[in-house]
Amino acid sequence: MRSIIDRLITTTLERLRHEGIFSPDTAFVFNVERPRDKNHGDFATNAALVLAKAARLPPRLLAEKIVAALPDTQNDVEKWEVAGPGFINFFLSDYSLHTIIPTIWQAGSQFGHSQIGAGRKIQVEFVSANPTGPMHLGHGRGAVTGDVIARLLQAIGCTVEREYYINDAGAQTLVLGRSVLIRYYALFGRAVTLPEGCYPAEYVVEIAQALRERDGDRWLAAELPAEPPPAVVDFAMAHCLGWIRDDLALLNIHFDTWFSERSLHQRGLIAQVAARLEEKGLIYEGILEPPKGKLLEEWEPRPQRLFRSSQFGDEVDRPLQKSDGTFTYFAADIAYHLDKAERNFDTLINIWGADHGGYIKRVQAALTALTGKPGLLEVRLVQMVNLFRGGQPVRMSKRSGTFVTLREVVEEAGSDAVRFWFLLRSAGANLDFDLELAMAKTNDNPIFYVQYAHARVHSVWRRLAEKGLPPHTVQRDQLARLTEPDERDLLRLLSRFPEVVENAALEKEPQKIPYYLLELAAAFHTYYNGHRILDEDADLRGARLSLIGAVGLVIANGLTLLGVHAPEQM
RNA sequence: GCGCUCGUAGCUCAAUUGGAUAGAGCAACGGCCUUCUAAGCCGUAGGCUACAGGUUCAAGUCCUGUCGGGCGUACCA
Repeated sequence: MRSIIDRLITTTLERLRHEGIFSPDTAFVFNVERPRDKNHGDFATNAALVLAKAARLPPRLLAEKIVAALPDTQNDVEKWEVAGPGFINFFLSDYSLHTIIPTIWQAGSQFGHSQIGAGRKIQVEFVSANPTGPMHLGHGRGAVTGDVIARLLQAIGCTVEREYYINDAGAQTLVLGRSVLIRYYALFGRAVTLPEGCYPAEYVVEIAQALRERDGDRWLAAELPAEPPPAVVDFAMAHCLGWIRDDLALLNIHFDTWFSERSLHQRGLIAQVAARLEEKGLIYEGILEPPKGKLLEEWEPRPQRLFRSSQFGDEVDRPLQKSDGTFTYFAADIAYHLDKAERNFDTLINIWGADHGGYIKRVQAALTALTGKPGLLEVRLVQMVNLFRGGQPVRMSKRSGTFVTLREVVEEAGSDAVRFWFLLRSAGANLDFDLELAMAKTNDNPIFYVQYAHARVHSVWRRLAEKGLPPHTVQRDQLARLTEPDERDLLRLLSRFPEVVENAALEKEPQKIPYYLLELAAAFHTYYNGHRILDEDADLRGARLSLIGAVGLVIANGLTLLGVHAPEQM
C-alpha cells in the first residue's frame, strides 16, 4: 500500500514538472510514512515540505498544487487533505483497509516475511562465551539478541549463518585446567590451597568429579605439575562447552558453525595474517605510551610488535605480539575475522558484551586494512542484565563464585519468558530482569499479556465448535461489516506488521517486534471487551471471525520471530 | 585525560531513524462481569525530552559545548 502512495506522488510530481513548477534536474526525494496520530490519516507525505524550496513556493501552496494534480485512485484512497505545515494526508477507504484480512489468511505463517534481503549472505557471530564455566544472564541476553537478529534477517530473505567462536586457546583455558586439577587432587584427599586467580566456583568441583569418574586416578602424580596436562584442559573445556550447548538448546538456540580459535593456531593462520600486515608495512616495533587517567603501577616501557590501527580510525596502535614474541589475543582475532571475510559474506555481524566496546575499532581497522572493505563488520553491543526477584536485586559475586546461572533462570522462568523479556529493551540499554514478574499471570507481565491475546482468539474458535457452528472461512463480501473504530484500529495495525519486521531487521533492533505485539495485543483486548465476536448476525460474526483470526495469525508470526511460543490456551 | 554508550512522566522503557499535540506499562485515584477467558477493559492524573547554543519549514532524534551515569583504556580474553 505504501508503495502505491509512493508511486502516486511521484507521478503527480512528474506531472507538475511538465507544467514547469520543478526544473528538469530537481530530484524528488520525500517520505511516505505512517502518521502516529490516526487523525492524520493512514499515510502522509512530506513531499511539499521538502520540495518547497525547489518549487519556490510556500509548502502549503505547493501541497495544494500537488493535491489538485493527484490522479483518481478508484477504490484505494477515500480522501486526502493538506494539513499542518504542508503535509498531505491520505485516508484509505474501508474497502482498502479490509484487503489486509484475506492477505493475511492467505499468507498464513509467511505473512510478514519478504524478499527484500534476498541474495544477501550474512553471518551473525554471537555468544562466543569462553568455555571455562556455565553461562550467566548476560550471555543469555546476547544469545537471544543474536538469534532473533538472525531470525529477522531470514524473514526478509537473507541467507544467514549463525556462528560461535570458541576461545579454546590461551591463558584462561590453562587457568581452568589448573583449577580442575587442584579440585581433582582434593577429591583424592590431596588438599592443595587454591592459588590466586584460579576459579573458586563449585562447578569446577563438578568437572573434577566427572574427570575422576572417567579416568580414575590417572592424573594423580607425586607432585602437582606446574602446568595442567593438555588432556585435562581439553576435558574441562569440553565439559563446559557441553553445558553451554545444553543451555543454548534450552533457549532453542542452535548454531551452524562452531569455530575453534585453536584451529587458527594449528593452521598457522595467525602467523600468516601477521605476515600479510607486515607486507603492507603496517607492522612496526614500538613502545606504547602509558595510558592516561588510570594509575598503572606496573607499567614499564616494553617493545612490542604493533599494528598501525590508528591509520584506520583507532586511537592508538595495538600490540600484535607480546614482548616475549607470542601473539596477542588480538592477533588471533584478526586472523579469525579475516577468515570470516574470506567466506564471502556480504555483512558480518558480531554481538558483543558492552565491556568489549573498546575493541570494535581495532578489529574493524584490521579488517579494513586487509580487505579494503570498511563496512564489512558491524558490531552490536549488548548491555548487562540485572537480576531481581519481586523488586529486590539478587546479589551476585563472581569473585566468591556465588552467581545465578542462565540455566537456573531459564529453568525457573521458562524459555518464553526469558526470551521475550530479554528482547523487550534495546540492546544498548541496561536490562532489569525480575523473575517474579516474568512469570506472573497478569497484564503487568508483557509476555503473558501477548500470549493471552493469542489464546483468547483460540478460545473463540473453541466456542464456535461448542456451539455447533461451522468452521470459519473468510468471505470477502462480509468484511464490509467491519466499520467500528476499534476494527479500523486493528486493521491498520495488522497492515503495519510487514513494515515493522522489515524495519526491525534492517536496523537490527529486535525490540521493535515485542513493542508492536504489545500494541496489537492491547488493541485486541480492547476490541474483545467492547464487541461480541460470536454475534447472532451471521455476516457480522463472519467478518469479526475473519478479523480476529488475522490478529491471531499475526501475533503467532510475531512470537515465532522471537522464538516464543503462541499457546492456544493459557 | 581519551574513546564508546546512555540521560525522555515518581519507576521501567518506547518513539516509524528529521515530522504534526512526545507515547505505553507499573505505581496512585475512579469506574466496568446474569453475554465468547475480569488472567481483561475504560477513565483521571502525571513532561521545559539533563542543560546551553547551532543547523532546518520542522529536533527527543543531527552538530558543538557543559553536567551526570555505565563500560573500556598496553605483553587478559
